[in-house]
Amino acid sequence: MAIDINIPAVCNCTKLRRAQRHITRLYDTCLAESGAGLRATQFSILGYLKTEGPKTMMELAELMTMDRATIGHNLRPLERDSLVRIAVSETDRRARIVSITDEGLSRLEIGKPGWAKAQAEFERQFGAENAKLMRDMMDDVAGISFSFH
Amino acid sequence: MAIDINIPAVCNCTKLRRAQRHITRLYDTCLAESGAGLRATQFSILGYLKTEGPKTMMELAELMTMDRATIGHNLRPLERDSLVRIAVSETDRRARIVSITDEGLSRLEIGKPGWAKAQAEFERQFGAENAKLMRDMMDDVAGISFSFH
DNA sequence: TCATTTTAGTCTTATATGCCCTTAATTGCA
DNA sequence: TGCAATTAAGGGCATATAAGACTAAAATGA
Repeated sequence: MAIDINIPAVCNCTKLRRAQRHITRLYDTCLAESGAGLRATQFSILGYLKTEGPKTMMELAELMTMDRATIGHNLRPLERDSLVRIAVSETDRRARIVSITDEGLSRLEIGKPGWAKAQAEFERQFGAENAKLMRDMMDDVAGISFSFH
Repeated sequence: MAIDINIPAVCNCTKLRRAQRHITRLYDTCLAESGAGLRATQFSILGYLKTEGPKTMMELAELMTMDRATIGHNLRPLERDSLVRIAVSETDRRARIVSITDEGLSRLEIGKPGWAKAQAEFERQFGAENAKLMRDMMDDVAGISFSFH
């Protein structure tokens, strides 16, 4: 008889998603306490835009390994609150250039202590070296080109 | 002057969430191809219920490191499609006992080849040993008791 | 040039996630 | 015993995520 393996115990996706929920709650809680009114994903998007400069939605989606439709949806509240500006590209009118506004930069600063607190608390418990190993491992995972079909 | 660190590059939450999106797409795609009509989270919930037996929503939430409300929301489509049964506990009428139905077990079986394909593809590219390391690391992350406030 | 194909982004729909507040039930304690 | 505090779950709200269909614009190629 075929031994029925314990799928949840060995599923790489299940484990990764579970850890993601846990760490997101930590960062979201600290971010909320900072009063910036930003969620983890929003903080990431603004952080990327600050660091990398203006980007098209496609570029942003690729940078974050995110679906292009998802980026569009996630930008909606940020644009509504004037934290990002979305303009039609002059060189390709299909593309939209997303850039962070002064208000967005200001919100990032307000949220930074909250982020730093979460980052410090995580590394205090998990270890800074382990955290670095994890980030590198996550980069490797996100970098895989899966062959579908 | 304070050196402006590149937050997205060192943020543990950002890295983990990004990898999670990527691996979820792999598993969701393979699961969809299998024709089970299950998403990654649904496959996990049913897998846990099959392996661990009936659970209250609280227990299920704790098992999956998921918010109590989230479990409730995620069970909705599963209950609607008769993949799980939700009954009031006889010993505590506040609690709801969730159990997998025969239809749920059947769907799990239908999805299993899709899951196995995703699991195999991931480990082919990432390495089975690295995958095991990652799962253990993710367990460690999910097991941390963060001190809030 | 102009028709075909490809590409960027949107809209719709569905699930995923977690917060706050409320309701109902249980537990603990005076 | 009786009431306060606690606990389990539901409802409402907002964001997160992505597939699929669609629109518009650009690139391609005969």
